Amino acid sequence: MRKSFTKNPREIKMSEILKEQFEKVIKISDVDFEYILSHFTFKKFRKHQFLIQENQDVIYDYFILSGCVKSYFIDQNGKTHILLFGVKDWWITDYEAYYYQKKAIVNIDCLEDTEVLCLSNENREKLCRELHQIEHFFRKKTNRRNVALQNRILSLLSSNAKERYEQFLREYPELVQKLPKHILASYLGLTRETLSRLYSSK
Amino acid sequence: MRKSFTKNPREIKMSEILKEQFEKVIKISDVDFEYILSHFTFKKFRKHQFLIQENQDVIYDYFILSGCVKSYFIDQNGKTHILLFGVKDWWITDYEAYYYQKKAIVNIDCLEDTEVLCLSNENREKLCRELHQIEHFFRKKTNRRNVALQNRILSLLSSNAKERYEQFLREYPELVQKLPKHILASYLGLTRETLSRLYSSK
DNA sequence: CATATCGCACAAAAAAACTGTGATGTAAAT
DNA sequence: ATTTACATCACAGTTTTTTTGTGCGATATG
Repeated sequence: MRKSFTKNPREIKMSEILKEQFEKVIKISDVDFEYILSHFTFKKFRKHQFLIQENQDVIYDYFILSGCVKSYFIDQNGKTHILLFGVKDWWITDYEAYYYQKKAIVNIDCLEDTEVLCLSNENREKLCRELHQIEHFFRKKTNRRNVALQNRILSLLSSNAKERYEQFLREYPELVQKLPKHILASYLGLTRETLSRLYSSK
Repeated sequence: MRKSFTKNPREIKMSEILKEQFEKVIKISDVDFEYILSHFTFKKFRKHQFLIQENQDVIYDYFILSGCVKSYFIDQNGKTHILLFGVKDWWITDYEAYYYQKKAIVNIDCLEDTEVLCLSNENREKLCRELHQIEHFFRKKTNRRNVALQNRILSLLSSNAKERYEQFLREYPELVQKLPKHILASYLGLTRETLSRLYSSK
């Protein structure tokens, strides 16, 4: 893993995506952006590698460039509960890792080879101190996630299998193609068999 | 992951293996051994999960019960160098993790579903303090590894592909069957193609 | 008792990983 | 300058693993 953000064509494209994201929230100069970028590391995770694992001390912020990750925890019965999926242009922040604070700890697991921009909390704090406005960017991202997650949990409780599946189909049509069905099933709180029957019996 | 070492048949067998290992080095009573065992955790890793990863703060000692792990680092060119394989009855200690100290950091990666007994450094220190002789056990293990590793590096430098392969065949005949050839090749400092030709052309 | 869903078992299909081999390149040794 | 001892690239065949569909019985709930 390299420390500095050197410029090959792939990475130039990535930094452009990141800049676009930033600019939705704050206005920054090219020089400032260069500086921000220098705090990021480019990393690649292979399938089933953990971005964040329970009991991990060092937490990073990840900005997903490609691939797909899942955020989940395992309950007392050993069952996996997926909280959300991270796809392109999403931030994975320490919020995910500590959502259930002391009750349950969340793993972030890679679903497919995933490329990310990686920012350590240390660097993030440094950035926030030095470029005051940046803080706003990170906070906004996290709050937005917060609301989305709570909405989802509420809607999971109140609808049946078919409705949940159809809602997901509307929300993330591209993920339905991409995700292994057993993972999608887990996200919807179903078994893969039930999910399979949902769309084949119709 | 459970904290306590409860007794199902599988785990009883494991603790016997561990005891055998201990008894090669030190004489301990059943009561002492029970106590030692209570500091261990039983863990299972799936293929390609990391036992130890670069930048990881918390390091554990692992005693491998089944499966196979590789210890490696990635150089500046992105090339993977395998230092050693861990197989049944081996200890993976923090020595591996810090072999190259500040120059390069070593990952320990699982090759196949691997079962281990896990001992945190914290627990290890506690054990060493409380049961004075245990320290000797751990130190001996680490030193033995140290010598083996240095020997290997020297022999890698001094022999050609065929010799290296034949030496490995003598040392670990069972691993030759078990390991994917590209991993074996990497261990021998060859490409998988060269290795493939080594035994097919003969 | 009907409905909704789970859980197990198994087989087919799809994807990924592994392996062998030819063609071609390269650097050091003779 | 040729040979030796590999590496690198490309590709295809094989093996293994993962994913998926579906029958059948279990379970839980209104």
